[in-house]
Amino acid sequence: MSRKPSRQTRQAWIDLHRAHRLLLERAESALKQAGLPPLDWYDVLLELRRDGGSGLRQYQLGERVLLSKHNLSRLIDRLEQNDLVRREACAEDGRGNLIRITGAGERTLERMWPVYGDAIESTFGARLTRGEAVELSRVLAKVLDQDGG
Amino acid sequence: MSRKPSRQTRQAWIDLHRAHRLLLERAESALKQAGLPPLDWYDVLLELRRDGGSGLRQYQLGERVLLSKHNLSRLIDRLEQNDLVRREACAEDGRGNLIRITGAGERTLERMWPVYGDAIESTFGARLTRGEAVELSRVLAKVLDQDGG
DNA sequence: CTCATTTAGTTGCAGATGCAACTAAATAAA
DNA sequence: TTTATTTAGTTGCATCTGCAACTAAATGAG
Repeated sequence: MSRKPSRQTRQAWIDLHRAHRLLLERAESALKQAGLPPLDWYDVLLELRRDGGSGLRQYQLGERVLLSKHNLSRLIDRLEQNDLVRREACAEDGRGNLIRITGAGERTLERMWPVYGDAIESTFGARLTRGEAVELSRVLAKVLDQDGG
Repeated sequence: MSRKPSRQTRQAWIDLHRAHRLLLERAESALKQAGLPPLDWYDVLLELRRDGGSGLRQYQLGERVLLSKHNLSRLIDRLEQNDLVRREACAEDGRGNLIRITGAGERTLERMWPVYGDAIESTFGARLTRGEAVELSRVLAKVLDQDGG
């Protein structure tokens, strides 16, 4: 199947990837400038907190954060080294870990959000109308609905 | 300035980055499966061919491809090692070099496009209407219009 | 129960990235 | 002309990513 992409499709494709790169660069550099950890850390910590204190299995975390398991494994190493996260043995499954966020982890999250949120708003949110943001999500959802969705 | 991002903004932000990641993964894996080089190579080769045979300075290439100069320098190393590109001394500027695509480079480009184009169309283009693609570009342009242009 | 298969997670290695320091040529200032 | 500053590009180092190979526990078949 699958004919050749139209000119409009190609343009949108390029714009999508350029926007991603630009926005990410800005957000990362804002965090770095504030002496804060990179975005991946934020994503993981956020998912952990969102889950309450009950802890998440590593593979669950991986699904939510879209990180492959080897990378996640090492990211958690780094987080653990910085005391933002704790690995605990899992009762039901002897192979697995339960990852739990620490107090320091929650505080890090809280120090990161203002900087991250500002970056999102100034580079992205403030440039779109409410309706455009919604429309963007709607259109992207059509793309995201392919098994990774 | 810069208030906190709205819920809609946050959602669109997440969707944008997820879409980027999903699409890129698909395209890269399609290329890899076909035994072809990664996307970065395509981008560079494409810009070089687009320019005709006249050759591009490294910094010009960097601007178009959105790659930092050190990374570009090493990417060109790899391309040169595979004979897809040639570095030539630059007449007007003794520090610089002129990057020129080789015949093998052009052939690589031609072998990559069917695979890449198919990936774009099947994971992206086919899921949007023509109008949605245009709307996507229009909205993203508002984001891209910040000095990174 | 025993053995094969699947699943969770880790590790080694190669390739890629960001950062800072570097070389060398070009430009501007004295 | 001499010296200082900027610009083009490269390199070393630390970090990060992907892939494949690995360990170990869980599940399923005989």
